[in-house]
Amino acid sequence: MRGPNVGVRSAARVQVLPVAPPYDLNRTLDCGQVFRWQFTGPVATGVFSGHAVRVTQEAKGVRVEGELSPQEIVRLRRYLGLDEPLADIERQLCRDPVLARIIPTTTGIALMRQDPWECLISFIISTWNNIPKVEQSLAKLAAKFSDSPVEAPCPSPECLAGATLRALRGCMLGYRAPYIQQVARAVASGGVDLAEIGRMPYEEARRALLTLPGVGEKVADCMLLFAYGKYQAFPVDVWVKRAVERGYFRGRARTHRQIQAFAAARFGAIAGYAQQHLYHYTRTAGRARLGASTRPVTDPRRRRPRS
DNA sequence: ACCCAGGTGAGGG
DNA sequence: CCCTCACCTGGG
Repeated sequence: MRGPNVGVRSAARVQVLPVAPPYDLNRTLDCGQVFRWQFTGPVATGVFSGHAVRVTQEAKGVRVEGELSPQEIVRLRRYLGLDEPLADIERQLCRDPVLARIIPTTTGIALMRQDPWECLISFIISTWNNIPKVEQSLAKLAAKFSDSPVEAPCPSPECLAGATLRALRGCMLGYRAPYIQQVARAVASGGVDLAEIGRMPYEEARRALLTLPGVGEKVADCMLLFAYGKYQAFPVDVWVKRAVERGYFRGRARTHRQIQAFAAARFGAIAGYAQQHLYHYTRTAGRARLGASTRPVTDPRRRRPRS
């Protein structure tokens, strides 16, 4: 195994991956689908395929710094959604009058193709939680249980399967600790095969995910959308629920079921993209407009370590 | 001190 | 189905 002292910084390979408009790296990494990329100005830092990586969007494309093989670059393209047909998708979505009004401020969001395991852990932790704390929990998990020289975004199932509840609770997981331990054991033992679930048709995959502890409809839909590329999935969290109620039902309350049924009928095979735009809009530009917020947006990525 | 935060699971109508 | 509640925990 390669040591950590290869000099990722000085010997970093740099290349620019061409990308078609309207792709927006910043929005893609910051719209809530992934938790482990840190922004310093326009530069996003993260880990991909066991390598420290920096990505920046430039005029010519996405600049990538990191020790990535050609094959890993291919996978990175897919991970970042660089080849998503966004112009076409957004054109379709803009037939909807509400999205037509929203998309000018959210254009360029691409659905990523995340590692199912990392995605699962991230969204189990996200339940009834806030984003800064989710990020802290994941960082602590990685620091505490990481089994490779370069800190992975998320420790392996085997690693977490061996963790004690007490140690897991030390990562600010609270009542989610048993869920994490149980899914880790299920996946590590082979009883649950996340890759196999990804190959199932949408409904079947959804049912399989819903059997996992700590996984309800919202988390299952996030897996389907962010890890498995099943774009008919429409995760309904409080923000999206509110956005749909305000945008399409004159602010009248709808049940979770009604929201899902509406999204399926209205957006069909690209409901997941509609969800991303609605979500991102309500959390940013739409805040003042929707008037539902009681506190200003704080940017969790600009946290400074306290002394 | 008290409230909130990107849900889930269990229990009842 | 729909509704209600408890639930770990750090930060406003």
